Amino acid sequence: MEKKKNEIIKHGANECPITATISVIGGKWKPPIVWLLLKGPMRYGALSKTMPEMSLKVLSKQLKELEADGIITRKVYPETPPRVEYSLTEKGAALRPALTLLSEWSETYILANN
Amino acid sequence: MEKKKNEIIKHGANECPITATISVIGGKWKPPIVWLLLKGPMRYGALSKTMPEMSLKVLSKQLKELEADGIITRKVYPETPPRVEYSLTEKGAALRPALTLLSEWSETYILANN
DNA sequence: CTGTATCCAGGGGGATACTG
DNA sequence: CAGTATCCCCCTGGATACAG
Repeated sequence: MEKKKNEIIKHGANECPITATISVIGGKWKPPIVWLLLKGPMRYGALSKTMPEMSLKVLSKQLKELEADGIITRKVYPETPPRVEYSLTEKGAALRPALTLLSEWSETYILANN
Repeated sequence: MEKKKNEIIKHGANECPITATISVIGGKWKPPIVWLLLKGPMRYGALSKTMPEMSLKVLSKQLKELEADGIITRKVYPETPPRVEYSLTEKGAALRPALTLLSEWSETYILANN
């Protein structure tokens, strides 16, 4: 059940750097996840509760991929009941400026236009 | 053959503004397309030639979606043979700062890390 | 509480041939 | 030159049940 982790680019022709980034944060639920984690670490259950429309399987998968891509870290506290906390790595936190601009763009050109 | 144009957000729960933007520029070939058009208008054939791995159907589709979302404009010159030029709208050009940061992030954290 | 396993549907994207 | 039409495959994501 090997996964290919971060496939990255491979456009052959043009090597678009944006595609590389999108392939990392472009999953359906990855933007919200990263967006939430920018405000601070969160537990698995809290993430799920905040985004109830996302199934658990998908949440797990996206978290794994984000972890594999070095965007987030997973910290397990050996307690009962178990506690798992997700937080951004330095690499992940470095996305903040870009994501902020992306957010502002949507506020200006999408939300405002409707 | 009605398409739903820009579906936009609809996460119900969290309304992530980044998801809104990703849904607009997040197609597999949309980033390269927009990235190219940031340098100036391009013809259909030129786009196809620059990205040979993208099938014509997909190019047409992505262009239509980008146009429907107001990112690009399509200008037809009534000549023989036909000439069609695609260029960014103001809205599309406004993505430049965000895309630049996205690009820089990938240069720093992906390309450099390999 | 934090996941994994299984099954399944929908859509995006690819190859190719054809059209104005 | 600039597309459209058709067929098909794969992958993402969803629902549900089960496990550590």
